[in-house]
Amino acid sequence: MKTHLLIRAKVSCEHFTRAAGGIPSVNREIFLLYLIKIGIAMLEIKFIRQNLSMVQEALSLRRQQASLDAFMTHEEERRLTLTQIETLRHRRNKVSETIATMKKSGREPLELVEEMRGVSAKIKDLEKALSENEEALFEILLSIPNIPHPSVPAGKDSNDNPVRKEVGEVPRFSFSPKAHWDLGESLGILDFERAARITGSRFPLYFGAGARLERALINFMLDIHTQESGYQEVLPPFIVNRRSMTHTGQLPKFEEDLFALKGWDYFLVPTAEVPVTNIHQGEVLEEEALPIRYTAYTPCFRSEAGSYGKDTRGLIRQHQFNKVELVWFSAPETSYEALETLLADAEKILKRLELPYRVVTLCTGDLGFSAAKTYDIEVWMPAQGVYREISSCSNFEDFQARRADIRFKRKGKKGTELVHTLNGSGLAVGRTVAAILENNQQADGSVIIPEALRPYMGGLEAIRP
RNA sequence: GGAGAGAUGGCCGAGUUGGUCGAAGGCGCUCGCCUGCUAAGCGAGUAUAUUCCGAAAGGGGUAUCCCGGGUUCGAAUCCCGGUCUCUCCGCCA
Repeated sequence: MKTHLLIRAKVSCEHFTRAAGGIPSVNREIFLLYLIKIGIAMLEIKFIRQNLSMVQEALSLRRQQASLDAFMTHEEERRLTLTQIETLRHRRNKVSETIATMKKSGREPLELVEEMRGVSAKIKDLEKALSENEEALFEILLSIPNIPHPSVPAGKDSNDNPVRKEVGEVPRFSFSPKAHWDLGESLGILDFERAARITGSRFPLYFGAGARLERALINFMLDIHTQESGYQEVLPPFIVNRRSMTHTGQLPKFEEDLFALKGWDYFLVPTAEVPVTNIHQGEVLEEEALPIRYTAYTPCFRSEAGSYGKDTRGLIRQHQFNKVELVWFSAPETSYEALETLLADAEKILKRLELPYRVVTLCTGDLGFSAAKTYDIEVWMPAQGVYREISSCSNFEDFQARRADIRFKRKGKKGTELVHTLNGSGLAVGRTVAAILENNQQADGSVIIPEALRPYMGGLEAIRP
């Protein structure tokens, strides 16, 4: 982490070129991606121009289709037009001043006014060209993903995610454990068939102790985060506008994953990350206020486009699910410590619920669009005999902050800096219900309520058929 | 849904007969001084982005007074559209 801060702080282009040649091959990919980050994401265009081929190579390593040629064409044009405009505007400003003083002294500056008429028309033309040009440029910029932190392992998909640790005892059953959807239906607490009639597939319908379990978990999680871990609770809008979605990176690239509201240009939130991170969009925060830490419950709505046939049964992959989220606004130099704390805060919930889980570090190929580094927490699901993601904790560094314009001011220093944003599930509630059902099931079909949760369940110790 | 008011710097708040307004004043903040005792006094400084010159200190350009258009040689100021906020009426969980 030290190195990357150093790298980013200030290094000459020659330094980069030299270093890139001499680094070990495993890190080379990440290193090159880092070049893009400081280059494109930070709008350090000069660097790209001087190291075009290397940047191009780095892009292709992330299997990016984005064309740097197009980017460069637009960028060259932009700089050219901008220079012309600024020169003309300078002239106009100067002459306007002259006109003002001349008029004051009673003279009519007819020729000057005539000249300025032409200048203004020219400026208008150029401005139109510029805005078209910038639109194209901006679109490309918004489609370029964040660059992984150097500590992120290289890999191509989830099979390459190294396991960081395993926690808890995987339960042994003297019978063959049932899937949570079977348990849920036989206990009368889950009804996917009726939910499908109400809406369609992949919507949840809870009854009785099941509905209460879901509600209990939400309260339990929020209480732990606020009372023990020091987060501030927020209850944000569940519908957000296009701008907010762009700030956190869901748009423009992933619109098909979202539910949009007809006629509104509004979207149902796919995660509380979107409304909560956007709380501070466009703000300059005080250094002493950092880190700002929020926890929020929201339902989450995802179209799950492209996941047909995957996890078709049960609570694992729903169009609507509940989640308690943790969101940080951190100073850059402490954001990776923050990520560890965030992860621990999420893990705490699983420990209290006595659910076995493991933590994996996402490799470069599995990393989400906006994230620089992500840990997934995966809970053990006995019926399928696999670990399933129940939380995802990420550091976005300044990627979202740049898009959302969230900055902070250091005491006694001039200027502002972008904050780092982080977030993680703490936890996905539906999947937690599924995990409790499967891990705590008994031979007679009943399910034991984790002790920590019983106060939230009116003292109920088990859900029985 | 109907009627009206408003949107200015980190915050509050002037400025609307168009022209040295990037914007008075205050608060806050930074530095220095004084006093001496816990709360004040004095002085100086203090927007952001981007670009250029410079080793740096610093200096120059451009943009930004909600957003987008328009009028004009010139717009925080005038006109049109939009967004948001507030007040009153109606309706509603």
